[in-house]
Amino acid sequence: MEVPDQKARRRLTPDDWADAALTAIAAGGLAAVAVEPLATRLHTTKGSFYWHFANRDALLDAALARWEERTTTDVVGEITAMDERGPADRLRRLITRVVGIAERDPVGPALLASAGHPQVAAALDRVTRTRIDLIVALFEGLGFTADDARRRALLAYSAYLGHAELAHSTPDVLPAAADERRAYLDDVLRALTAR
Amino acid sequence: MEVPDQKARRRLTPDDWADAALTAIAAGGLAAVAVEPLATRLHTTKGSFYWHFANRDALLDAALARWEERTTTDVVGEITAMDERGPADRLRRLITRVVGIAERDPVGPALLASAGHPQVAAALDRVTRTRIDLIVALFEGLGFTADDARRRALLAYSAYLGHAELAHSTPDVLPAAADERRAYLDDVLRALTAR
DNA sequence: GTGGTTCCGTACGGTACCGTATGGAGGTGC
DNA sequence: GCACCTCCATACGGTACCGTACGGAACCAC
Repeated sequence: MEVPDQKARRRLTPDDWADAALTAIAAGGLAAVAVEPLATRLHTTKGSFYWHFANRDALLDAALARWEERTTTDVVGEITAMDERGPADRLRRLITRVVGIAERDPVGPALLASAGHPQVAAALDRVTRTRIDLIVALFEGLGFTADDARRRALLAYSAYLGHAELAHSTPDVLPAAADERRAYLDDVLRALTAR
Repeated sequence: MEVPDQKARRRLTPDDWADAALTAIAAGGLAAVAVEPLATRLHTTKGSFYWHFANRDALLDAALARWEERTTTDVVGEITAMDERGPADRLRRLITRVVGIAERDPVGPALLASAGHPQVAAALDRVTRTRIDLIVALFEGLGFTADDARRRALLAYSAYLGHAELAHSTPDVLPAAADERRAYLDDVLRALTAR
């Protein structure tokens, strides 16, 4: 009869598992990356998982690499590719971009809480340095000295991390209306770039 | 012979368990609050725990209340009690105070990552609002309008949260030397209070 | 089709934890 | 010194997860 089967039970790829792991992290933290629950969620069994991965740690590596790519590598590439715009435009663009990502994706906060885990620590170390380096370069482009640029970059990145935390833990303290959000962004830029 | 017993195996109080739970959260997140490991760490058994608490959730409540008291209630009380100093002094004092606490205590970041948990969410909601209200009042005291004060307070609190995350996940991107830290604090205050 | 490869289902043993039951040690009142 | 109450130790059943073993289905080449 050849029923196509509604749920399109195609075979799974390692990326399917990695994405499922990321959504699990978003929902329940690192501890939620558990093989059997993930299998249930993917409508399959452990048999599939242990075909694609050696163990749970291997899945974590894959998930972290995917997260790193999406939230850092891609964004840094996009911003540095804006070679026709000045640093002020780039900074503004960077902020709106990453805030948008952060407000949708609670993986970052979850990982920060698991900074003790060796695999997570390594990933965090990489993304933190990459991101801060980009912001430092932008502030230097705005005319700040190297020392001042680093300080403001640290402040900006701290504010970003904190904003991400607030967005997913207490979102209603943040401005919701579009014009309020814009006024907030303007004020943040004003404060961050003040001499 | 009445040996006093080196390890001072006195009887335990609920607070002993709550403190152990907090150090467990600091070390391994919410999932690390597990009765049997805590019992081992306290050199006792589950029998003790289930005498003092109905279950694991009750322990969590006690631990969260203790954390809330130490990191919010106490600090807010201290700052509001500085009635002889102006808002600028208070803000500076607040920042140095809470940054010092945050850099020593990774419980906050761990809880933020578990914002999905109902008990944690309630505690986070309370401390977030209490803290932001205090900062808003300080900025209003500095002459900011209500709207501007709220924006700067949000920025300041975001930066604080982010700083706490960085301090325990990637501490070596933060200034370490005392004069560097002071220069950073000065610059942060300059940016936050810029018109 | 047939044989081989890829992928998945299922059954199993092992570990870590939750919560309960119950006995017993140690302090306390009298 | 005896009954009593507070607190802890131990044993137990139940659940959720990890990782392995192995058989079988699904797909591919020819």
